[in-house]
Amino acid sequence: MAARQDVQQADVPAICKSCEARQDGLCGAFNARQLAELAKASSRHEVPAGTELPDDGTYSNLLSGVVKLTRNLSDGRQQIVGFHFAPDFLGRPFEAKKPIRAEALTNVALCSFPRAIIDRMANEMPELARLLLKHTLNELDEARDWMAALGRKTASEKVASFLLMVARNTDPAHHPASPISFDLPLTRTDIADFLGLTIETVSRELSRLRSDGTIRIVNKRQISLASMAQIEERCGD
Amino acid sequence: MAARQDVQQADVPAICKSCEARQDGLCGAFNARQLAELAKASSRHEVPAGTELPDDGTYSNLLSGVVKLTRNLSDGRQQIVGFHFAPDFLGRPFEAKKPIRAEALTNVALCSFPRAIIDRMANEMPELARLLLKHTLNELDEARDWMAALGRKTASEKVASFLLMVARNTDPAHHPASPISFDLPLTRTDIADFLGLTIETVSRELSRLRSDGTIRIVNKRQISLASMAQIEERCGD
DNA sequence: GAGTCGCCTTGATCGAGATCAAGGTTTTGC
DNA sequence: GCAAAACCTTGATCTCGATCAAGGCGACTC
Repeated sequence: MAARQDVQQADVPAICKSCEARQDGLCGAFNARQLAELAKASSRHEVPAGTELPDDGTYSNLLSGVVKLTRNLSDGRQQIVGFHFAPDFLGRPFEAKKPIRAEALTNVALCSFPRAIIDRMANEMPELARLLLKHTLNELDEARDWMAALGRKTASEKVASFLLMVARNTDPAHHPASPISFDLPLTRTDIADFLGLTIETVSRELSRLRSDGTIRIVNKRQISLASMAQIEERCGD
Repeated sequence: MAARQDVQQADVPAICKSCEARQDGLCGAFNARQLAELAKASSRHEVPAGTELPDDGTYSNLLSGVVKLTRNLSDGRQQIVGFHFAPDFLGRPFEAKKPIRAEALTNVALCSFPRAIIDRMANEMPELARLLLKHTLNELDEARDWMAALGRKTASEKVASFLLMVARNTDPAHHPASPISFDLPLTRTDIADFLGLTIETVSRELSRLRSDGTIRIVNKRQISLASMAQIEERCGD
């Protein structure tokens, strides 16, 4: 675990140009003085797909890539309880009662800061505290949305909802009526573990959506949709 | 809807003696000056079982009773995405993308404050902001826990997990080896909507646990367990 | 007390999705 | 390029939980 590789290139300051430039994730919230302080304490990492991201007392901006969060039952059954897509913000303060593991699904670039610094800044800066709270509430909404899917949707609605989620994260501003194509950053096993299904069912439902004409399977990992609206109809909500 | 009844008794100040006395929920966090300010702006309500609690721009301490949170699919399928047991803290800032409804399952007593006051206090008082964040993270952990149950547990594991949850909320400090009995504040329909099952399956699994000797069904709404540990074994995690 | 209504239980049957099995395709390593 | 491994698809069959159906029990009304 934790095969993190430091990639401290001289020309990329630690709280990285990418962070500052994007003004998204958490970094847009800081002023110049704070960015300077963070720069000293932060570091940029790149980790290959499959790496577990240990809870090492940091927060990170996810600059690129996709991360999954999983909960396991004692006999090995696995449930994916969330994803992080760039430019999300990762890491959590306070101890969780039951462990949740984070793992990179694709190659991932992170910019991490010690939690203590952010926590101190949040004390001085109510907007930052609000932002953290808002962020957490969004995660909560998403989790509850997927609870409804897990508990009450059929297999084909689950698969459609999943595709819609990935499409939205690929291009949040996409026009609902125009076609879109995207890579699935997950194996069929991961999709199944997210949707509470088996890989066979996921495969069958994807094939069904293809023969319907709802999706085109360019290759195993790349999907294209005629429109977001069309897949949305099949989500059940 | 929203048949809230104000119960402003002269001898119960609005930020109520019960709140102050308990030092739990959110109220333990405030100092005397803040409590005085809150007292002016807050009010105590009691609502009967079955009432919907509208999102009216307040936070509330739940003094007694149980509240369910639900998400509905377009065709009426329902999923319960969370419960609040006394002395939880209810209400959320920021707008949710998809609506979640809150409904009293039992008669409920609430002490509510306008959100604006709490938000202002959170700005002045980082510990309060932290407390709100911690609270939200706990809800997130719980939601993720139930995602794992919904996606990967069998019907009997789900029912066992549910009973354990109610038992724990009834008496958080209960010794794991000693017997415990408690009321189910839910109908079979609600249990089913929480666990992603049908009422028939819930009923059958309860009957099965009874004939196992794991539980005793005193009456439809009252259960007793030989021990928490015994039911814990059947939860799959 | 009889009737009605809401809620729960139990039995019989059905079906969506799991499991078992086989083969195909893509990736990786030499 | 070839072999091995990993991943994916499709078919056949099975099973868990859903659905359909009937009846029980308690609370409330008249």
